[in-house]
Amino acid sequence: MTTTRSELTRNQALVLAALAKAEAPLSAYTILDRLRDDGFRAPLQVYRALDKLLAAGLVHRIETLNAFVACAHPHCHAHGLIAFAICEDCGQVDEFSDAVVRERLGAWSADHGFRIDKTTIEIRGHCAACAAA
Amino acid sequence: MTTTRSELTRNQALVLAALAKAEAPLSAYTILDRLRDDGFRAPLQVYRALDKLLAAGLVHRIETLNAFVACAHPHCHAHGLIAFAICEDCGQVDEFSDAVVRERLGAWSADHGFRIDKTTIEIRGHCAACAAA
DNA sequence: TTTTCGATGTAATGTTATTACATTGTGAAA
DNA sequence: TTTCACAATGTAATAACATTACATCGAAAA
Repeated sequence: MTTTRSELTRNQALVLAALAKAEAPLSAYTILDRLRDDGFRAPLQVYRALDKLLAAGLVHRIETLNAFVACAHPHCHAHGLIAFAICEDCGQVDEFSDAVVRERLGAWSADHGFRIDKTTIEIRGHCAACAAA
Repeated sequence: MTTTRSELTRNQALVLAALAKAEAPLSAYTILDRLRDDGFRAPLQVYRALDKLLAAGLVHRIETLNAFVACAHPHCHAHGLIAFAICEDCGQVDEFSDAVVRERLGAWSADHGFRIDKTTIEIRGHCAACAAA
């Protein structure tokens, strides 16, 4: 019998916790540095944990930053398409979903016979607080 | 008097030509390798040319690939938002624009007081030809 | 002519990610 | 219980992507 969902391992839990308490996306090497005291020694320990967390939907990769964030809505699994708004100043990431955007991109793909595996939407700019300052 | 638009330098022209004749995005180091015979020796020569070409809108960076493509529509300058559909098999990139998507992301941003600097949309999947095979 | 400024050349370094291989722990099958 | 299989881990080395620093060159402006 296969389990659909397993507990996190120690390393996975540590990486997830590091991301959860960060206020901005962290690079794999920054995570590594923050987990030295917990016994982390090599990048692969971080990347392996991230692979699992990404597959589980508990973490997202921000492509334009080569960095990672904890999922803001870890409970609502499988919301089709996620967009990220990333502040250049404070680094804060806002995660949202838009059905119309998903529908439009899906329509384009259907029209062109393109089969979608994964969609990345990242908006770089300035959040309200930082734009005001 | 300042010129709004200047001719490309030799290095810029070589990099653009390398991208234009490629059938898929090229990494900076792949471009470097392909331009060895033209006298290129170091990564910086490629990155400097790419910076200018990106600024001029003649080249796009594909964030999910850490690679670059020549713009498919170099004449229509400043089409607000571009999306890319990238085939995992053949590497081909299809570049398109959708006013509704742009409007929706703009609306979200306006609602949240977020000022957009740059938007990245990349769809990874399989093109019609490769999906059929 | 001299100054200035953008482009270039080269080396070194920094950052991000993967490959390779040995070891350990845990649960299922014998 | 022993053995087997497999996932997770530890460690080192290397590959892939990108930038910093500094010297030089050449064309156009003063």
